Amino acid sequence: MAKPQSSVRLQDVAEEAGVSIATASRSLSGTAGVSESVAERVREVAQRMGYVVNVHARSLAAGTSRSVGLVVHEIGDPYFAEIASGVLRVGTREGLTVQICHSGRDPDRELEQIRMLVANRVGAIIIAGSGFVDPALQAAAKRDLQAYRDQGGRVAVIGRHHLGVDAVLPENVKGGRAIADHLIGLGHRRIAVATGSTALTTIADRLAGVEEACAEAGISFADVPVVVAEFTREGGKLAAEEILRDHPDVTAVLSLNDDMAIGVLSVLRARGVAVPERMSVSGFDDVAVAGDLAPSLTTIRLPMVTMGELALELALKAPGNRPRRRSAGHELVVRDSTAPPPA
Amino acid sequence: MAKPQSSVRLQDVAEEAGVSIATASRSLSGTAGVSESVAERVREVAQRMGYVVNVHARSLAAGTSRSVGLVVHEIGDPYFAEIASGVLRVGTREGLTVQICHSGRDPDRELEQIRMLVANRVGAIIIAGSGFVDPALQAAAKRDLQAYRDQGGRVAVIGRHHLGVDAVLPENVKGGRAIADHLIGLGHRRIAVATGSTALTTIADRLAGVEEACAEAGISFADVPVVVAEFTREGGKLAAEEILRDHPDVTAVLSLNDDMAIGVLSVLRARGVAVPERMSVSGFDDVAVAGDLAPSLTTIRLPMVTMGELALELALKAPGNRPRRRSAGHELVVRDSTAPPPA
DNA sequence: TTGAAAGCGCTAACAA
DNA sequence: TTGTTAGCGCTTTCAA
Repeated sequence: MAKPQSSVRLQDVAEEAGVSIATASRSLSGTAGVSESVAERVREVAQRMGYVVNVHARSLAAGTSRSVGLVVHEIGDPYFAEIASGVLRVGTREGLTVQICHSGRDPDRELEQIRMLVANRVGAIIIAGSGFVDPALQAAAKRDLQAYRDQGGRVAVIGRHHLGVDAVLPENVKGGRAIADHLIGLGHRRIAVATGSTALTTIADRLAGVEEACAEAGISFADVPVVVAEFTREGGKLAAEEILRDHPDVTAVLSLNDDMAIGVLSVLRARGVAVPERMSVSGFDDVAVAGDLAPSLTTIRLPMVTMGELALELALKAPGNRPRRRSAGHELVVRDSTAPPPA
Repeated sequence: MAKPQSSVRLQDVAEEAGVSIATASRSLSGTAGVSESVAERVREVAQRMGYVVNVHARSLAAGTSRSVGLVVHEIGDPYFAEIASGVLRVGTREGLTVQICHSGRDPDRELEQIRMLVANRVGAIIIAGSGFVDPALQAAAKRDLQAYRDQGGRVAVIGRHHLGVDAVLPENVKGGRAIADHLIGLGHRRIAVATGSTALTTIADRLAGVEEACAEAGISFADVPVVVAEFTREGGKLAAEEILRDHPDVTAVLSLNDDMAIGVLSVLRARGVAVPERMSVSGFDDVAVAGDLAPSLTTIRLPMVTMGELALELALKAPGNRPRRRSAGHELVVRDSTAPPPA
């Protein structure tokens, strides 16, 4: 791609300003030890000549880089888009470039993207995609990240990973418990769960919370239909159809993310199943649109933007001896999609 | 940030493999002129030693870089998130790193981000945020981009800009006309428009389409209430309240993006105004959730993901003599939020 | 087919 | 406070 022909170099600026290249460098990078008058003049000349530092040259010489990498499953997914927004916010504030890559929920792709970021010598890597329940799937990534950290790279993850690094932990278990408690508290006993692949820790944890709540309420979890589909709107639709067909006595669908819940709502509406009168529906995440659906969605709010901000801040902080953990909190948001079961 | 201590260098690989650094370089970057047996051995050694090329060194030496920059208003906005998804898709396919930055609908911030990307010597820059009606606002950006292109950089924009570069053009005017035609065709005569700042070309164009349609239908555009607010859900709420208060005879709210329409729907629902029986509501963009709202939203579909893909493909193509334009198409999607006005 | 060596543009010792 | 200079790790002539 681009073959940046000779543009203005530091050399040229230095000559034009009548100073050495070192002085020019200091003036422009704001290093101390240059008289203000000279620095001022150099900056002026640079500006006039349209000088733009070559980040590659700088990074190579200085051995440091002002950039970070962010790995998400899919940036088009609002959950990750909001996390990215948080990361970008802090990044901009700190004058960092942010490289974003897709892993597509595929460990191999994830590894590939991590290698790419390492090759780019980013200063930090944030992994926002969910971890996998099976540690073996990310073993290679773990090795690479360890090597990266040994060389001074910073790493932070969002969610539960087996990567041994700083982490921002969404309260998936607590949230799962809270939303299940909410439904149970309303009087529901026949609850179905709509979920994505339980190979992901995010999902496994949410499900574990639900199971805990059921156990406490004396509901046998073995009898709770857990319908697995894509963790998307489309998956939610399929799950809803399966639930209506195979479990007609169910009075509440507990969906493990908002996206699936939206799909569930859509099918119920199409089938003329009244929400929440006949069927309650709940989500998880509280994506921006959740409050504006009809009926508005009862869900667990996860502070995605904040999680993104926290993750980058964590990564930027001097590394400690042991992995740090930041809990991101959660909040049960009760809206119109849940109510007591029909009498 | 990260101070990558001596990691494995090409040098080390070369020594270990017993070849010169030049041969090692050729073997790893797939340049012709190395016997396959040697190349194979070098690759093996590199793999074993965990060698990762230093992109900065490579870019500096080769004068080219495998990365592109994407400027959006805000990645948390689904419109831009979907565009980004398209860009990332093509980027990944082509083995390119993608840097994403926020401009926040602010020309100064946009300029700053462009400079950052230029400093990073990205091979291409995609500007996805809307242009401004006033060319002066982007004059500085235009200069910088021109210099960037003179040095071999590629640029493509999404939307109408005064930047003189390759562009993917959403059919904003046609779309505006189509959605207005739809409402007029249903029999609406008292239509209110909910919109963001008309300083943006995206919005100005959509509005122009609406005006055309009105003119053709013999509706005096001067009598059409055009309510300006933030181009967000929140802005939609404010606009809806103003419309209900000041223009009680209106039978349809034509919102210039889906986000505002969602806010409008939310207020109407809260006020007990029946949609579409008493009031029709339309959006623009067809973000993923539009079809799953209640009532589902009649809107203009813009192929955001495709637009992102097209933009990067356009930028990657060898530059022509004159700016190229790609129309991205649009589609009127009629759903449940629009109907004939009350009798 | 291979190797030697000259940079790419910049930073950071070290000297003055 | 300023300047000189040795690299940073790689690609790419040019010569062998």
